[in-house]
Amino acid sequence: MILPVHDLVRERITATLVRQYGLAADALPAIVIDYPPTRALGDLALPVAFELARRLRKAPRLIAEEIAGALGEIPGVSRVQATGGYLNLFLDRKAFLTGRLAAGTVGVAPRPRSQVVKTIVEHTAINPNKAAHIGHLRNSALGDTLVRTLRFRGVPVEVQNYIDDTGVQVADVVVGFRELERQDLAGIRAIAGSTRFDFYCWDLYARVADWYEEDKARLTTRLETLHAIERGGNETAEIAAFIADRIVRCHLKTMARMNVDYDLLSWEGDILHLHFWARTFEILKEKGAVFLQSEGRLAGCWVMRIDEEGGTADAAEEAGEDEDREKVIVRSNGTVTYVGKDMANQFWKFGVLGRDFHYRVFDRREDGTPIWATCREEVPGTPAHPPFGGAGAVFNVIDVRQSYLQKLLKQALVAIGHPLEAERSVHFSYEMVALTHNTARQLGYTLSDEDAARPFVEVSGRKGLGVKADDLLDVLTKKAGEEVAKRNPDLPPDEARRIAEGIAVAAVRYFMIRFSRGKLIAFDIDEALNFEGESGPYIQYAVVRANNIFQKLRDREEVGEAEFLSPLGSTPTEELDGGFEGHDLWALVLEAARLDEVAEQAVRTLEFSVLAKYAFGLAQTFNAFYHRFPILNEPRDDARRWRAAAVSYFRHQLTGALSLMGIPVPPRM
RNA sequence: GCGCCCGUAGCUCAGCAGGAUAGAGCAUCGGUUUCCUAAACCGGGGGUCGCGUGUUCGAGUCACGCCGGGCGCACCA
Repeated sequence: MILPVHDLVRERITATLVRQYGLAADALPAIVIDYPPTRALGDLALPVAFELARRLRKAPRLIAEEIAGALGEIPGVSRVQATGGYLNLFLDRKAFLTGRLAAGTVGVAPRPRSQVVKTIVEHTAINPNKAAHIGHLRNSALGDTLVRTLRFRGVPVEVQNYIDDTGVQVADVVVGFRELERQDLAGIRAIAGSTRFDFYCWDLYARVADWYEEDKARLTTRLETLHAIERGGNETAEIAAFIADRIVRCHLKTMARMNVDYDLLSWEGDILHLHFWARTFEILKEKGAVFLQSEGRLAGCWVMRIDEEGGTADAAEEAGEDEDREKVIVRSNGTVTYVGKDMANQFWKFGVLGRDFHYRVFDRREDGTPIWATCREEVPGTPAHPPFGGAGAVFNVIDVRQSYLQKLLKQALVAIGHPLEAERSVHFSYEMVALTHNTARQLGYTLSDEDAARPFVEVSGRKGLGVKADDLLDVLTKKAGEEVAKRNPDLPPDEARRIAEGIAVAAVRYFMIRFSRGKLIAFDIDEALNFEGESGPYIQYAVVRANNIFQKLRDREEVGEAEFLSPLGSTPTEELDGGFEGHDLWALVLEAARLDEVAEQAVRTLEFSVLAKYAFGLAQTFNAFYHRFPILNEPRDDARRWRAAAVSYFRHQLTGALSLMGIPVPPRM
């Protein structure tokens, strides 16, 4: 953990600048802390002297030297050196490493200034009408990593998965069962009980799309079905409810394979039946956030005015584009649009709706703890539930195409007098997952000319084109299983299987996190199957090797880790100080210490590729170290003890980095 | 038309709040295993950071303008 050191250094530098140059503490430039290119130059680099050169009318070199001279002792810092204008600090290596080891598994100190408001993260939110695909995996991998990293930073998080059980996608599958397959509820139940239901619906959904395509008049069936579902109290609604329930259970199983979990499933149908929308509409009207348009093409609709940043209202009026700046919330036929329902949900999340759901236990995890779901009325015998909703901050993990609507949610919050909530209403957006030409062909898809002209092929549920999440995990698990069996022929099959599953999770989750979220991923099955180089399994392998050293230490020398490391206080430090063969050992320790800094940066910038790259880079650093510096076979006692200490800290930190990404560490690989 | 995102090695991508010599993986060429797991390690070749102007002691990073590509701007969800 390096951030406490950063904080202390910043504090001391600030105090020194105030004292030395009479500068006001609040008028100082931000104190940037970097890392020098090599450990020989130092451990922390501060370019603050460059920043002050103009103001103090002095050469940076001189300022750096003055600060170095005036800084005085800083606990944990052994030496300060001005180099070419930089202020370079050297840490007390022994104190640092023994201190980190003593801190043990605690490590999760929330920063004092981090806001500890209750935070809701909504992610996954797959239409409950067919199997999850790789695009959904990007959503849940990003969302779950956000959740884990926030919790690591000490933020209390509630994870929600929104279920759109009353939308057209569910209606389409209902249409498929009724019109194409002539099934009633009993028949559908039988199918659900005897097939991979989410896979079955995947194919059926594609067939329904074709069926509509053949005769557009058939779309009226969809509309009628949708209305019947919204009304409730009929068999159509019962069928829809059954399908949604079953598919959601499939999705939860798929996500559990990925180590993705939820606190609450919030159902759109409940929002409607509990009249959250009616209440939302009242609030919007009271606050004047919506109005009834009386003329033009939107006559008869309740609309919200849209503030466009970067353009003035005058300019819009001059251009005669007034109507383009209004978003329909309630249609002229009185029904609410998707945005309206989303507003109701968002208001509830922030606790500004003045209503709440009832709750039921939807399912139980392996450990017996309940997964909660919203419901319409009290269910007798339900145990006490945690307080849901009422958050101070909300992250909605949704792809970038929803940016416009997410912006409207923020504006609605402002419009009803909640600017603070609007500010803390964050759209955590990301680009889509497409397929490479190669992978699309492998799936048996023939490329159209239009497809061939582009560098990738878009996933399409309507065409049934895509890689199902479970299929992908199965293929990866099989491949990993072969590799495990090859390397560990003595392993019992079920244990090999468990290990393979963990490797598959690492492969997928790392792949989904490693790219910037604003980057479109062209998914390639062959690339995903590669466990070498920059991959999740590579990182796992590094930890497994590190763990193996301590395992061997126990097996061969019958000495435990703690016992082996206990004499460090009186062990000569030449090895640690770089006196024997350079600074590689210390470099590993310092890099391992940066986990908290990287987690902080990831949350601040909402960019989790930095976490992935950090973990990979740290694994690389270790692998190189492992190759060069033997531990069990090292004859010099002091050298092997310090090396073991570094590896101990390293594995603790990299295990932590992996756990932020939801990736387990296998016992063997 | 307006808004947002992307453009860095042959390919796929990192590059943090501007900071020391622009990095990784893949591909390619060459090397390493009586030694804690070769899912590893070491080395070679490969760059006008889309173009231009500006700000700065310093720009891949910031600002503005272009060029190229993607997405969004429904009484769909």
